[in-house]
Amino acid sequence: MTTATDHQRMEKIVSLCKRRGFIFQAAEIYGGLNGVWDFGPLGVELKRNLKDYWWRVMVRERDDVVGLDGSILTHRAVLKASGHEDTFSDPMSTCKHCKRLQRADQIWPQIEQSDWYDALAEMFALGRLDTPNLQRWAETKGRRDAPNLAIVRNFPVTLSWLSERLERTGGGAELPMREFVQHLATEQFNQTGLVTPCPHCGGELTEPRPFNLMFRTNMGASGDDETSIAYLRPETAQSIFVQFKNVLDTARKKLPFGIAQIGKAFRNEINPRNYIFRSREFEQMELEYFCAPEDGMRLLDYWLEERLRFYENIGIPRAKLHVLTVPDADRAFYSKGTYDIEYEFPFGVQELEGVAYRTDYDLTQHQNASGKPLEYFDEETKAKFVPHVVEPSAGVDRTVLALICEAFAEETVTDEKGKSETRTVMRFHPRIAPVKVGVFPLLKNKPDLVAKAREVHALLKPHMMTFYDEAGAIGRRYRRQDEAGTPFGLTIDFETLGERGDELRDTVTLRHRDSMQQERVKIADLLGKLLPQVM
RNA sequence: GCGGGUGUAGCUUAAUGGUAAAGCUGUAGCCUUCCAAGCUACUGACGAGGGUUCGAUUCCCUUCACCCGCUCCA
Repeated sequence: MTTATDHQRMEKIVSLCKRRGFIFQAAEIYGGLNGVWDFGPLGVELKRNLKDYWWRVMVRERDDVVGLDGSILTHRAVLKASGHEDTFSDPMSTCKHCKRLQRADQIWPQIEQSDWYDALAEMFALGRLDTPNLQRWAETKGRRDAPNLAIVRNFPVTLSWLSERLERTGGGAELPMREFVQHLATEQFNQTGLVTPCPHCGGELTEPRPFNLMFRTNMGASGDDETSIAYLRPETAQSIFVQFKNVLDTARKKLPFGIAQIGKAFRNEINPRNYIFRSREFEQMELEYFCAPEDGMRLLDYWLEERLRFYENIGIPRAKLHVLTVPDADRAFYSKGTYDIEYEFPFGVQELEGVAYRTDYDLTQHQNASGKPLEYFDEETKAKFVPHVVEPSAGVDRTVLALICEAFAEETVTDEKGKSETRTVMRFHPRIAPVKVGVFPLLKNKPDLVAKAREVHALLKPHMMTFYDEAGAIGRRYRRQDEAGTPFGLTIDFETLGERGDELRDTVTLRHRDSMQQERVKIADLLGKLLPQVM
């Protein structure tokens, strides 16, 4: 459950993200674009660090995974074969009374399964759909199960329209049952025409509106005819499946092996929500790990553990993660097992990543649709088969948001004079922190300090993201970096210059963000000390 | 898509049918020997469009965005 406190916490996080330059609304000066966000200077560093670390552990440090960068514009046939085009272009209707949103093509099957339909169907079958029977039904079962059906709400008016219609068509005998039900749902025929009732309450449904979760576009000069249709990909996975054969032929890999990809994907979500959590344009980090059929279930569990370890390594504690074993009923029909890795966001426990055993569904679909063999020949067993696949699929933006939520902290600090104030600090793991180290001359108006500080800055710059700041009091600069989540601060002072003896010459103050503790470090030792912590 | 709420400077908040105010932040300068010190100056806002009005940030309508609830989430 989310509470008011969680809500306030989330608002503070959103505010900080804007104030410090992590996340901005897209096209803000034009009023914003629904469900689309831009990453500012700190946000892009954070996001890049996350992606780089994923790529490092998922691709570069493994012998059994190679990378791919597929196109965003996607051939229509790809998404036809994958099932996306059909699944995503259903017309949707809304009930004007109970407000339920439903797939238009499933309305009649649902009506025919509904409680209120049975008695009507029976009367219809027996030829007993006369006024007294209808009225009795409307006042009893109808009132209970379909309170918003026109014949229930307004019996006389609806009946008069129905009678008129029956007269014109020469009695109800030729009228199909569905049309009859539509008449019972129609209160003002002249205004609305025949109404299809809501399966849940009998209320009037809106005209079906096509709702396609995929963004469609047109390619080529010829413009907008059927043949020019292309889509922005709704997931990165499909280009991996489509290029499976090419990678297999060129990368010299044997099963089991994986193909990894990081990239943008687009879904025209009905309702983007929760800050950047559900956006219409988002980024995925996906691995398709191909294997023999008998290894699928084992590898599903293997990858779940690998991925949980990943989140711990970027600073999201295991205790804040939940593993949901997706029940059979909620799983895609082709999946033999799916785990959702969820995080405790302030707005609720929500999915960061799905780890799914997708069987050989995708490759088989593309093999059948393209007519090109996508099989694997095992030299040892001499067996030829379509590989199965386990897919850990993570949301970049969701994980960035989780990192931000996890890092955000407010603490009360009391100074020497006993005055207490709030310190806002982003406790990012040094590995993913946008800026690794702040470099400060203790005082701005002492040229020797400034020169030395610039020297130290230049030393570190090629190796990690740094920030140089000489403006204002030193404490102020520390606190500013706390809000940005910079784990280390280096201050060049008079000791550095050798004014307190040679012992301290060329040493600097290293200040730690979380503890605010300081230590003395030789400039020559800085890289060796800091680099391992930020890698 | 429906219902409810909210939109004034980067942030937090004022006021007003008649020149939009402040604190913090930011920037520049002075000062400053380790945790948002001080002084000076500056930048900067009524989400957008239309209507009513002599005049609208204020009243009305539309629209956009964000938040909450439903719904949706292959």
